[in-house]
Amino acid sequence: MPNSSPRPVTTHDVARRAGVSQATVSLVLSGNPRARVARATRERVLEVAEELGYRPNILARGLVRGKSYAIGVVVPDLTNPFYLDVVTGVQRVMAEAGYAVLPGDTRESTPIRHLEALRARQVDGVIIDGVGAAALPHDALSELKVVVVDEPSERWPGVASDALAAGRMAAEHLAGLGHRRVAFIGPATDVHGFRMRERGFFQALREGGIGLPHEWLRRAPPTVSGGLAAMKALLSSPRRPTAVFCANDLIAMGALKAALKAGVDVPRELSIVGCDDVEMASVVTPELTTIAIPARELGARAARLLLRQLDGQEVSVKPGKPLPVRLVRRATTAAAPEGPGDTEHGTAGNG
Amino acid sequence: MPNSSPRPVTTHDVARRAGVSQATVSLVLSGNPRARVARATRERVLEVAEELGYRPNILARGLVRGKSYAIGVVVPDLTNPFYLDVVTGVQRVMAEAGYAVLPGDTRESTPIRHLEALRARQVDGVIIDGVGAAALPHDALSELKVVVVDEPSERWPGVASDALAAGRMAAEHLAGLGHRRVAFIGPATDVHGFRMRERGFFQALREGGIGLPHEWLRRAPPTVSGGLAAMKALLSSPRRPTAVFCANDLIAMGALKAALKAGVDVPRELSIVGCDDVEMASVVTPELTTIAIPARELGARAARLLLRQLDGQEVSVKPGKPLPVRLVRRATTAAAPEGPGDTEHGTAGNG
DNA sequence: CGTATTAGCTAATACGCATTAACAACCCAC
DNA sequence: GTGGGTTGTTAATGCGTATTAGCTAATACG
Repeated sequence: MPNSSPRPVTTHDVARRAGVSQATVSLVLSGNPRARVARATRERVLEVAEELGYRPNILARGLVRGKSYAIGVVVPDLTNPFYLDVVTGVQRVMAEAGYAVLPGDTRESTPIRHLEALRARQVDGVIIDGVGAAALPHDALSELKVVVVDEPSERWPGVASDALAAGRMAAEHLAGLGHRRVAFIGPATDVHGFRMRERGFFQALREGGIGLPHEWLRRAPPTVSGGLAAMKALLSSPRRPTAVFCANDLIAMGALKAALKAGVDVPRELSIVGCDDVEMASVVTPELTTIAIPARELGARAARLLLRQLDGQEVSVKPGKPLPVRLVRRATTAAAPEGPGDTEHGTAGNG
Repeated sequence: MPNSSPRPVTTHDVARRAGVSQATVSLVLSGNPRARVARATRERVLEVAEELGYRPNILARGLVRGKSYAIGVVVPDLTNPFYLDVVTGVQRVMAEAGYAVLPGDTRESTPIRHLEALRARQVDGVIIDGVGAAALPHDALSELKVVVVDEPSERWPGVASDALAAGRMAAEHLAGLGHRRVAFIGPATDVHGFRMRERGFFQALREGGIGLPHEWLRRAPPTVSGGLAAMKALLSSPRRPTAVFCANDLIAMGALKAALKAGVDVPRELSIVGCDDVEMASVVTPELTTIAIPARELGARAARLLLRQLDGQEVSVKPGKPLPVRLVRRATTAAAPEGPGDTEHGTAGNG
């Protein structure tokens, strides 16, 4: 039986048992591989450590090294599978490096409060996604290594997906299917990723000569219920669009739900395209056409970037090339219905 | 500007500035409210602490108190919204108590390895759900306070939902709708919650005089794709059931998907009932009839139970009353179709 | 006035580990 | 053999906090 004592085994215990000093034990066990320790001694120590079931106290180690070997991740909503995927990506690479990750969302809190708590825990760094990092007060992140996701910044390094392209792809896909009466549902937010999706969409739309009247630009929280309500409103308007782009898949699924509930035939009467390609996108019926964003990869890269900083390396804040996104054609988009033609109306656009 | 120095503010800094000793600062700031400190001194210390932006180093505190103020949660799959809800419940009450929570799943790992990592981090306790705690080797959890969810145990306190009732409700609901040819899809697992759902289902079925042939008992991983494959197999068999109970909502959504894809009319030709009532259950079309399990509440209670232990209180391992579950009737269940009657076949049952 | 008693504070120590300066032992060459 | 190097080990210190024993000054008491 390895250890039945209630008190955890320390380096002192190992030292005593192995007949060496605590320092030697530390030298052997604390990584530092270039420490000059005789082969025999090293083996003896390792042996005893194993025998006693020694495990280093990460807190103590952190105290002396001035690191906690933990990082925080703050996202708006862990319930959104997209952000969960990002966190998963982070967790994977961080776990390998021996770091713990403390995920948290701001559903019932604020980024500030979260960051406070994380700092109290002495986390070594944070990864921030989707909560408008740019708007955070300057000192909320002082003394902290930071990586931002999908939010270019001059202060911190970051990784991003090609959100602009995502929006463009949606527009081009719909335009290619002959749609000219298209709507948009997205949150009123200053979160960069969302804004770029929107901008790309309108950009490509405009280039295709397609306008978008004000009543077809619906603001809604980026959730299922948000999308549901927005689509309901959209359908009750006198003139209906034949297609809609939703800023994320949750909105899109809500929109789809509302459409089906109203007896609208998707995709024959109405095409819907989402964004993110969460797992559920291919579970709903009909399956959701969407723009796939490499969430896990985003998380993984953000983590690696943070690790580099934690290793003391300088990391450029210059944004790298955004990660490519891709259209996933599924069953919620189809050719525009033969309608009463495309009537002219005030093309509002956006920007 | 509160603090522009790179080095965090310590009790020593506060002490120096306030003209008292570090010990006094600690006495004032470390909670211990019955410490004898003069009112004036206390106020002065608090003032200076505020001014310098002092925040306690939780690691150092943990070191001396022998606690880390962190706990772990291990579940099989954080991607499953049910478990995520449990974790959310945990997180909420733990955050209030000043504890960090390290969530982790066993998708690409094992409970053992996870627990190892958690112990290396000196977590003070763990909450275990859905990973077969009973089967864990005895020493994987030594020196750790433990609470198990949905898994009665003689070793650790726990909280549970009324899984047996969940299964019964499903059976009774289907029986009440006139179904007599019912199937079951669930994982081959020793996770107690799943087994109880299954047992309750078969129990009530038997009491209703309904048998279930072997080919209608399908084993599948508790995921969407698991449910999809199982239902596909079920539909390709010569004799189809008119209803199916799925051990969780993911399976049910997969099953629904497969049915719709095969052109089966749900619920007219086939009724489906799931279990958990995850958010997506009401997003798919048709909306899923399911048994609601109070996931958040489970998590919250587990957390409170763990907190009691961490406070040094003795906590009974005797199981309390299980949390009630309830049937949520939605759109995937309907009266059994008028079929070619109920043919007699070898009623296999289960158990 | 001398002695208990108390309030208010501090010095010292410990927590478990990493790190470094210093030391001991040994080898080589001259 | 003595000086200089190399190698292996250790004593000592510090990380930031909590805690305890103990000190001082003030107050109470006979």
